[in-house]
Amino acid sequence: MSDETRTPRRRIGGSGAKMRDVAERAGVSPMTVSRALSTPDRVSAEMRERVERAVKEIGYLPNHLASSLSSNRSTTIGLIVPSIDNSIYTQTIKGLSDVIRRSGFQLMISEAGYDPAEEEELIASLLTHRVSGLVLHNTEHTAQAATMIRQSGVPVVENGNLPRNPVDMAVSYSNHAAAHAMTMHLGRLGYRKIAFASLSSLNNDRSRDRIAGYLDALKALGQEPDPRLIIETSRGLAAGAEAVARVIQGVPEADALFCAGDVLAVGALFECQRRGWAVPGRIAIASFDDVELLRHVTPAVTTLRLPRYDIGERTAQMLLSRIIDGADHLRGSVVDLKFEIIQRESA
Amino acid sequence: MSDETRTPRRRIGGSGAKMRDVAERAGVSPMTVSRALSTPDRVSAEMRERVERAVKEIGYLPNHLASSLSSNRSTTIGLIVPSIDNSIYTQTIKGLSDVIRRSGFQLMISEAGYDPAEEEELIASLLTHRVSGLVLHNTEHTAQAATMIRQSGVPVVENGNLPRNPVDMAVSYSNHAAAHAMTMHLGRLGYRKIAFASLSSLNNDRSRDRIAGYLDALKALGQEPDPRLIIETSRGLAAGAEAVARVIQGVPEADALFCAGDVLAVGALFECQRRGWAVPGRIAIASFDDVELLRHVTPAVTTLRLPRYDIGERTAQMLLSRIIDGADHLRGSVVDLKFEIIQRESA
DNA sequence: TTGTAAGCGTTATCAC
DNA sequence: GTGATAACGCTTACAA
Repeated sequence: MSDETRTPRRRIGGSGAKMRDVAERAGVSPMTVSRALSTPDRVSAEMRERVERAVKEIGYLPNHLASSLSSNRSTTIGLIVPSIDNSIYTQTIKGLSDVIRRSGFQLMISEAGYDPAEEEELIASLLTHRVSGLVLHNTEHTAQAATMIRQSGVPVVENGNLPRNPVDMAVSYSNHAAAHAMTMHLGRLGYRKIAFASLSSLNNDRSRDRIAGYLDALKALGQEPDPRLIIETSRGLAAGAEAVARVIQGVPEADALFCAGDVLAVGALFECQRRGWAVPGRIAIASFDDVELLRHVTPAVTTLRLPRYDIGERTAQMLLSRIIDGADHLRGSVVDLKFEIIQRESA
Repeated sequence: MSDETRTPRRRIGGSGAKMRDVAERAGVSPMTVSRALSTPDRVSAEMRERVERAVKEIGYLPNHLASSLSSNRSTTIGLIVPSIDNSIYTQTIKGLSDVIRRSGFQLMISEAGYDPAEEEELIASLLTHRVSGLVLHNTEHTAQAATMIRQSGVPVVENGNLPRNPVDMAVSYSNHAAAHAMTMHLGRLGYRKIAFASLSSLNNDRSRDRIAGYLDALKALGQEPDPRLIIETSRGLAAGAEAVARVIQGVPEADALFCAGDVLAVGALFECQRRGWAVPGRIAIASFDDVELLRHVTPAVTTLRLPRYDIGERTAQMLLSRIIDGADHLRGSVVDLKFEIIQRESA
């Protein structure tokens, strides 16, 4: 069959210029174009310039699908969070994004809810897209998910907690230690009947660890745990309001409420203001995460500062080390980025 | 050269099984595997089953890079937002994500700040990754960005405003109309000296349109615009606090403050509470975006409900129609999803 | 320093 | 309904 009779396989979309077009324009071979673009120092200055000019003239955009397929290296990182519209993840995402961008990587973000089966499906999808690294907020996964990850050989960082059995690497703070520290702090401030409001612990080891940290601290403080003082609730201001009402009405002697969930403390504080319960006079309030709001309400809320941005930053650094430099010694690393108690007026 | 002497080109990573491995295992050709997976109804029931079994047995994950390259169709959508850690985008992202996931697409998210040059760079990067659709929050782009988009042939939706000259499609509400409506609303409520706080209008046509809407409404209300009543500020609670203080101290007759920026209204309200300025007695407060918080503070804040989630949802639908069904009639569509005034107690 | 040939893992195309 | 073959656009490996 002659070249003339062979019709091109297709030509969907204005797909645009290819490397060979650049090569023709610059009067060099495609291989030289490839080198000029990806390893400029392995090409003579004149070639580099000629190629760069041709690239600009025809508006060439390299095809990462082709280069990744050929080189077996991709420049995308996959991220799975429980929910995209939750402010606590956005800081970590920003940290990740800031770092990987400098190396030309892109982020693929998916939302798994709190369902390990969903997570498994998304992990499969991201691996299918050949991400070169994976960031998971959850630290509990299906067996199948763990198998896929292992088989893929893709480096993974878990972010939501310090896992006992990391799939690969982890960067986080200890939810147990943080809840423990704040509870101890409240105890040392003299509170004797410390209530605890948290998010659902179903499929959520972060919540479970926080409850455990609280309970261990109570024991250390010599306080009797009281099931009526432990409220499991949903996210949001309304949930916080309901929690504080439930505590005070159920256990009038309660003198502090530690809200270990998103904006619960603010909801609780607003409810106290509405009901005329003095904070911290009638009941002290402490929170778990240093969102801007907590600093601006009156009284400002005592809370924990968690290294959300740093977690993203460090996660990205470790992932890139593994991907680019093959830093295999990082395998199995679990990095504890700690936390800090921010003492304000609410407790 | 015999097959035996040819060494494989490489074998980085535990790359895993390929389609040909599945084919061998199932005793069919790779092409049949391909069909069984992507167009199951074009294959006999028995084949389908045999292939599916083989896929499971060897834990095969298809390579999207290869299939996209070969088919010239990708399953990723690119999204560029001004800032990842801003809650106003997360709802839209969720809407997008929910819809595209059902079609097996993944989202690539990048952050461009408010700089068109950054945006241009990111558009190039996303096109390089061969996204099959692009979502831009900004409606102002560099000429170069517009050229790349046009040349690529990739469908685009702009989200942040109703553009006069859409690059391609747009789904949004009108910032001008929304600011106009709220200002008129305040006027009709009897306020005579309405101040306006907004974010920087530099490289931000949303802010500029909001200011224009406010000014047009003042004119319609027969109120004299007063430069001292227009405050350009940064994001956040502290900025809102500062804005209200500046207004009241600069123009004591001011009787309302319309905050057209993220959480500014809450910051302003808190400041009023601290200073003992009755809201709305001394000064009324209105906001621009219905974040949960505004409903829970006292007094609850009058605001605009913007269709953030719907924008994402609709954007995704239009993009997928273009990508999957080739719905070319959508080219040039500008969809106005409107807004709604939520009357509460602060104004 | 540059070029040639082969192949990355999949799908379009055409033959059976 | 199934298979053989040639791309997809790039990079590795090797030769010049």
